[in-house]
Amino acid sequence: MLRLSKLTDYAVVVLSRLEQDGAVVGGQVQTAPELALHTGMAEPTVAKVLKILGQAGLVEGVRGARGGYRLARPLAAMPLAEVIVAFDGPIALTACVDGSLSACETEGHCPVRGRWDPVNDAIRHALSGITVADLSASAGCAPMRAAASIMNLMAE
Amino acid sequence: MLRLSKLTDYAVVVLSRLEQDGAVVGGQVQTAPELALHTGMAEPTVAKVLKILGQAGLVEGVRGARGGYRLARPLAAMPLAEVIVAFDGPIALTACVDGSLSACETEGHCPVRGRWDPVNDAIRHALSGITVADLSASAGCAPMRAAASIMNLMAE
DNA sequence: TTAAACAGGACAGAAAAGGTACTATTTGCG
DNA sequence: CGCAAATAGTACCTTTTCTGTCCTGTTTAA
Repeated sequence: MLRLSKLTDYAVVVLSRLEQDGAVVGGQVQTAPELALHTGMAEPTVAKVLKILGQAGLVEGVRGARGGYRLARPLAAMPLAEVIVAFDGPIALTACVDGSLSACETEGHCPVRGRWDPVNDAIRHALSGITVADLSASAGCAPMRAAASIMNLMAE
Repeated sequence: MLRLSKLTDYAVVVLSRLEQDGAVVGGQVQTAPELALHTGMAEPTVAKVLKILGQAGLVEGVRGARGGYRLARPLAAMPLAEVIVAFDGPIALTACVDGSLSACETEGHCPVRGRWDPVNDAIRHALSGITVADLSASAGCAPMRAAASIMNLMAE
């Protein structure tokens, strides 16, 4: 029904790995190659994820030799919405939202103009209660749960 | 933050136009060219939207000469989620959902596998309280109805 | 001074979405 | 009975976006 970027998923993996290794605010840093090794993702991809996370203020990068990354805050204090915004940007309903407000407005059409905002707000609010820690939730590894939930979702 | 298809937006426009002209369950039908004229959209696009809406059971198509489309139900009884599912499909978190379940599973990585469910549920729940009528809201420009329904939703 | 590691931007390939056109089928009307 | 109108379904092409990778510059400990 809606689509998230793959990088968003990667980001959650990287973030939970960082916390798992104690790379939190005051702790030790962890390098991008190390994280790539532990997560099984390609190193350039991990680097990209970390860069974006750094720009969003979710991780801190320490430059120079013996540098690395560490979490800017514990995952429990990191709303998932911030991660999503960092990678997917704000909700974009293409037309009627970001520019081109004159096309169908001239003839009085388009009775839904601007009405998606409440939907956006509802989704934002729904996400605001979830932190990255809720998604991380340690090791369990239950692959079928996601698929099952989507089936339920379609059935309704 | 998340992205809807343009067709979903078109669909809401078409649906509200149908109800506006009284093309509801028992009423008169309306042809695709007519709808294209009134909404300012290209005719093939309108036809495509109507076809998808028909497959989803949201509109009824009457074939043959003097045919056309009519709403299968009033918009107030049409959850927005159904429209979104018809055009955008279910939530797709790319990896870890549609195939390739073995890649990172072999080494016990990917601690977030299947943990997106709460997010999906939260979004689905947020959308479940909104109908197409809330977005349509006719000509009078009364955006507050949808907002109110969302407030109720948040209160839960 | 050297090497390790982050920071930033740029780029090619792949995938998806958007829009259009064509054909088949159904059905009212002269 | 035949014609015209209108939906139903399928296929295709164009455009945009996403993904993943690479390259160059900057910082800093040893």
